[in-house]
Amino acid sequence: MGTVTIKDVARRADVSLATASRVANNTRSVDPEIRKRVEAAIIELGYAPNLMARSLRSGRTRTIAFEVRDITVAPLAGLVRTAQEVLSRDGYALLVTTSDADRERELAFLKSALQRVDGIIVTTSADDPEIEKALADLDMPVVYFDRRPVGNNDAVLVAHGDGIRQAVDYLASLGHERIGLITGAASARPARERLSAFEVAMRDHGLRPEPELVRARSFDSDAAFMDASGLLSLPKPPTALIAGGTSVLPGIIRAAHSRNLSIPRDLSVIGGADSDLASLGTPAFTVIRADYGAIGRAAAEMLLERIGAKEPIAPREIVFPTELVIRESCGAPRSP
Amino acid sequence: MGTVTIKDVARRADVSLATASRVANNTRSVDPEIRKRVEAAIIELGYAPNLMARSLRSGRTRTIAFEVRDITVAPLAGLVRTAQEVLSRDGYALLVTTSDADRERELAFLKSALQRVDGIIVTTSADDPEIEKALADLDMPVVYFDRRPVGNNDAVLVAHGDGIRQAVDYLASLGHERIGLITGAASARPARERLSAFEVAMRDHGLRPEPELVRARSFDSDAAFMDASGLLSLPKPPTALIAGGTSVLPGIIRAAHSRNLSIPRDLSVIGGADSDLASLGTPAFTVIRADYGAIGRAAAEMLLERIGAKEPIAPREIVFPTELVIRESCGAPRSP
DNA sequence: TTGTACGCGTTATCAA
DNA sequence: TTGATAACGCGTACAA
Repeated sequence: MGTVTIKDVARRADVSLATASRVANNTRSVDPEIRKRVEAAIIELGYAPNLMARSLRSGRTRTIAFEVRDITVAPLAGLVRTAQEVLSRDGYALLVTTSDADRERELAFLKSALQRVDGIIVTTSADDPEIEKALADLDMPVVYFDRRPVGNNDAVLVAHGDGIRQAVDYLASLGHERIGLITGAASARPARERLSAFEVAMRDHGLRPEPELVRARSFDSDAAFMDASGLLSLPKPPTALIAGGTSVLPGIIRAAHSRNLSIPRDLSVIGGADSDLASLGTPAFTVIRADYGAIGRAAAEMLLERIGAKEPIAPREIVFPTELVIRESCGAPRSP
Repeated sequence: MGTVTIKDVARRADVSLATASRVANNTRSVDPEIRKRVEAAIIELGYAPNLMARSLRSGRTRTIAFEVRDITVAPLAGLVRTAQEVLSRDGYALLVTTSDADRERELAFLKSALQRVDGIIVTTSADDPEIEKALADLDMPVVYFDRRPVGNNDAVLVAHGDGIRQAVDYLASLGHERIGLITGAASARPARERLSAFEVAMRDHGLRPEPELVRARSFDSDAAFMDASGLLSLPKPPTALIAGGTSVLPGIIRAAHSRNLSIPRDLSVIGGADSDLASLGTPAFTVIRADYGAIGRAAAEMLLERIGAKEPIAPREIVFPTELVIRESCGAPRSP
C-alpha cells in the first residue's frame, strides 16, 4: 500500500498542508466547513500520521521503556502487564528489557532507550553509582520500583519491612525464637529493608536476631536452596524460615524435602510472595502478599502524569502495603 | 546536553555531511586519512546517530513487536525473555503487548506496530480471519507461535499432539480407561492439536474417547477449575485428568482439593507444562514439558534472518518436541 | 483563519 | 573518492 501522507490529505481536501495538519492535530481553530472536508479526506484515504516523522519533529516517541530484572518472575510480569494496560490506553507502546541485574546490559539498555522513549520504569534496585548517574543524565522521567528515586522523579515501593514485621510477629506468637531469614543482597533496597526490619522486630519480641540465621545473598531459587540447606544443617537450626523474595520459597521447599523435613511439623515457613505453589502446595503456604498489579498501574500513571505535566512536579513516593496471608505452613516450634 | 548531530561531526572533521555519514555507516570507501579524522571527531564529540531520523529515512526501526496472550503465564514469559536476549544482541529493541486474546486489542496493537517495528512475533493463536488479514496486510515479517503461518512467514510450534499422545500412552499403561482432557478453545491450534491427538491415542489403545470427558473451553485457571469440578461430579467420573495448558493444572488441583480427592490415589493428573507448582507440589506432578526458552530463541532468530534476507525465504516451520516428565501424580486407577 | 516555507537528522542520488 | 542537495513526513513560525 502506498503510504498516505498528510500531503495527500491536503490535496484531496484542497487545502494547504498546514491546515490539514491543524485538523489532524486539533490545534488552532479551523473553519468548521474546511475541517469537515479535511476530516472526510482523512477517513477516505485512511490517513495515519507517520510516527517516526512526528517523533523526529517533536522529540517525543509515545513509547515507554520498562527495565525489569527478570520477566519470568511472576510478580514482575504482573507489574509489566498492568503498566502496559495503562500505557496502551493512552496510546503508548511499551519497550521491555530483561536485565538480569547485569550492569553492562542495564547501561546498554539505558543508552538505547534514551532515543527511543519518553520515560522509563526501572525495577532493578541494586545501588550502583554508575547506573544512577546514567539515569540522572537521561534527563527524562523515571519511575523507580522498590528503590529510592534519584533526581526529580517518582517511586513505587513495597513495604517489605512491614511484611517482615508481620511475619516475625506471627512466628513469635506461635512461640518461635530461632527464626531464619533468606533474602537477596543488601545492595538492593528490598533486601535492606527486610534485614533491618527483621532485626528490629526480633528485638521487639525480646529475641536475638542471630547473624548465623540470616542469609542475604541472592533472590535466586538455587541460591536460596543452598542457603536454606546451610541453615538447616546448623547445629542449632532455625525452627522457622522467612523467604525474603519471590523465588526463595521454592528453594526452601527443596531444601526441606531433601532433608525429609515436614512443614510445618519440623519447620515453619513463610513465603515472600503469593503464587500457585504457595496457595496450592502442601501445605498451603502462609505468605507476605502485595498487590503488584496495583503497583504497575500506579507506576505507569505517575510516569504519564510527569510526562504530560507542564509545571514541574515534586518527587513522589507511593508505598504499597503488605498483607500476611495465613495458611498452613506455620505451627508451634518443635519441642527441642 | 545539546544533541550532537552528524553535521557537527562533519564540521569538526572538516568534511562534508555525506562523507561523515559514509564513515559512520561504513558505506562506500573513504580515504583512509579522512576516515581517521572523522572517526576521531565521532569519538571526541560522542556522536550517536538519531534513531528517529534514521528510521524516517530508512523505514526501519530496529525494533520488534512481541504480541503475547498473557505475559504472566510463565512459559510465555520465558519465550519473551529468550527472544529478547537474541534480539538485543543484534541491537533490536522489543515492544511487548499483552493482548489477553482480545480481538480489539490485538487489532489496535497491529495497527500501532505497523509503524514502529520491523517484524512481529505473535503468540495469540486463535483463528480469526480479520486478524489474519491484518497480519497479512502488514507486509512485514511475522513469526507465529503455535499457529500455522499466514503468507510468506515462519512458525515455531510445540508438538502438543505428541505431548497428549505421551500422556495417554502413559495413563493407559497404568490401566486407565476413563481419561479426561481439559484444554482451551478449539479455535486455537494448541487445543485443536490436543483434541485430535487425544482421540487418536485413545482409539489406538482400544479406548473410547468419551465426549463427556473432554472440555475445550478456555486456558484460564478458573475455567479449568469449573471444568474439572464438572468432570469429577459426573456419575462415572474420569480416573485420570490431563491438563492441556499451563494454567489448567492449578484449576484441577483446586477442584480435587475441594472434593477431598487425593492425587494419585483417587485421581491421576498430568500437567500441561512444568512449573514450580508441578515440581514442588504434593505430589510432584507428572507433566508434559517443552523447552520454551529454545522456542523463543528460534523465533527471534528466524525473524532476524528474514528481516535481513536479500532473497525471499520460503516459509519455515520448526516443531519443538515435548517430553513427559514422570513424577508422582499418576497411579493405577482406583478399583471401581 | 489560511498558506508558505523551513528545519528536525539522516541517507542516497548525482555530479564533479 | 568527495560534496552539494534532495527527499523522508511532519509541525509550526511567520506572513498574509
